[in-house]
Amino acid sequence: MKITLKNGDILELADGADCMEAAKTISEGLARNAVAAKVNGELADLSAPLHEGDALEIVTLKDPEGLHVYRHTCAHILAQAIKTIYPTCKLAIGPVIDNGFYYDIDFKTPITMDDFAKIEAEMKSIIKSNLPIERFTLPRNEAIALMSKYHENYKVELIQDLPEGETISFYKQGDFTDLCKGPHLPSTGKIKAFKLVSIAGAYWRGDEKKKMLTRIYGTAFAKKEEMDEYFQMLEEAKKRDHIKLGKELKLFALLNEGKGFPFFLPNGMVLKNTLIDYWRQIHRREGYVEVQTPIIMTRSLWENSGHWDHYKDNMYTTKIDGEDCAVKPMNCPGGMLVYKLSPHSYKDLPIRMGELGLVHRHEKSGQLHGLMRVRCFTQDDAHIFMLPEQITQEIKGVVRIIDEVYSLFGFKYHVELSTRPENSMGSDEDWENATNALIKALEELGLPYVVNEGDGAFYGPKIDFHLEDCIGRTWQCGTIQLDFQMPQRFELEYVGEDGEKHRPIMIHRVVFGSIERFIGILIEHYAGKFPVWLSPVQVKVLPITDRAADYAARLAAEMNATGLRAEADLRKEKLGRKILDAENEKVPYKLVVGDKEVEDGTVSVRKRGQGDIGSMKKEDFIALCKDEDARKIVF
RNA sequence: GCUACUGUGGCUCAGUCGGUAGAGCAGCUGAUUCGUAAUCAGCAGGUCGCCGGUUCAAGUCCGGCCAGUAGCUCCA
Repeated sequence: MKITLKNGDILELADGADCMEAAKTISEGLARNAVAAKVNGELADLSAPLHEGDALEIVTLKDPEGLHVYRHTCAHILAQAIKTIYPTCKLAIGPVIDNGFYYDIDFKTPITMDDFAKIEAEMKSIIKSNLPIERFTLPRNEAIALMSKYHENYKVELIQDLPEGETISFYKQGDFTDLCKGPHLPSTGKIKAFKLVSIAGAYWRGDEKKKMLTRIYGTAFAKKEEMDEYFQMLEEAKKRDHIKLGKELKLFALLNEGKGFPFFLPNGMVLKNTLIDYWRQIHRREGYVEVQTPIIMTRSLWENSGHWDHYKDNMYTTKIDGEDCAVKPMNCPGGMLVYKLSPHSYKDLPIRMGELGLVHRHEKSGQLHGLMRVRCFTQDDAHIFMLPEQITQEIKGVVRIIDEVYSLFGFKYHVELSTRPENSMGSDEDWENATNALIKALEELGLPYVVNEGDGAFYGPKIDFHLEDCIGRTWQCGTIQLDFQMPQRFELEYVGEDGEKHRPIMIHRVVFGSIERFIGILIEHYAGKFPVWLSPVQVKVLPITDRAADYAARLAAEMNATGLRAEADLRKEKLGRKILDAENEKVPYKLVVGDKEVEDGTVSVRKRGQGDIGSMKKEDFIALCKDEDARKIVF
């Protein structure tokens, strides 16, 4: 029979040959490195049979799919080892994830990381035995019978949820059999480097009402060196952790006295206020106005907005003079009240009403995380009230602002479209219209996105912008939410061209999302080495001796007068010490001044990351620094 | 909230088999005026997260609580 290869070559094979034989025919080396195959674009085992005219591609560990298969087999080896050591445990699921794999297991008695050594030893022995891995299929009822025989009730449940009439595939290695779609490596001996990483609880089927299983995370690489590199990279990444750097750089504090309520320290406030200044600057340019609405408002307002019904679990409530009140978890109802203060003409729309609003949400304790997930945070919110025909244009405008801001920092982001959640309000028609409007804007902008089913706000669907932290976790920052509900509930109106009253449509949107979270991301992104315009201290003046102290102090004062942030280090320390300390504070510019500089009014400049860059007139340095500050230059 | 782990001066950490705490840095005092990544000496600083229990004796063992971290769930 004839097989077509990826490069277009035709391979002549004996009838009944499988992928492995094809690989061997191509080259012995390829056969050695092969981990799976792609037959007519579908991933398959090397033992999969070939047919006349099939398109074949041999997958090796160099291909992403190859590593995926490799890790999946490793997950099976983990499961086999665990079943050997703990025969009474029950297996749930064991998929491959970004940097490795995991297996969820229901243990009779819980295990800990101390047990990893013996599990890894057993895994090594399975690998050493080089057990062949064989695929077989069963009709559904026999598949259920097989898994019932092994008392694998989670597997039985999984099979029962598979579509009727489908044959079920299994993979067998030694005396261990697992339900699996595959494909897998041809034998266990192919695994060269693996490691169990951590242990965690995970709910069966991701449902917190269901039983919590033990999840064992592991990873595997083609070579030990690659694995070592990976763990080293992870260690490096952890040095950028914003909680660690936030403490070291005195940006913020997380105290027991305010669980989930961060304290911002002077350096952190510079960061926050500088971001806010920048935010105001671009929003003014984009035609936004700014308001501020109260933190605490009455129950009736929250009932009207729907929050009392749909969001109460996350709200802090209180009583004022006997009246029920709530601390705002969102800014929108306040914005509605501002809109309603005066009548509006269609000529006024769109109204882009910004608010840097401090919101409070009662998040469950276990989900708090540094600045990324807190119980009070500042949203750089805005509500856009508009005519129906302005929807697409306004959404696009917001997307452009978000892209401009994220690009300034060099952030990579991905976009998600979140659709109607379960606990939501409004008609199907409104939801459909709103979702379609968002899709339309995304498509017109050519912005790639993934759909996040059922993750919208209770009042509308949204476009979310996700940023990455130092270890690759993503956090939702920007969001654009289209809302047909609030304008109805608050009976918002404008007078149209026809003189009749109409209902405006509204967008809720944030760019940073939460300024706190955004700062967390910024800290990790820059590893604390902020660009000049964001640095809490931009310039540190370091006099060498007391004789230069006055000059240093005057220099710092002069720079501060121009709006720069400068400090003089007047301690009686040696220069080397002052440099080290300023370096540790990650100050972008250090000015060394001694007798020479005092004499000719110069400064000797040390630039972060570059060291001594020579001396210049103090006026020239100030001009250079002002320029970088104004132009938000990143180095 | 759930599962696992962690919790010792401001910070980073040591503390063996249970015998009532130790270092470095930071701080304070004094000396040093020294040109590009840690000057020297001295002083001071801790109810070992909190509460109970076991014990002649608990930082150490046990239980509960609190807080943090990883993950699950949830979300900006």
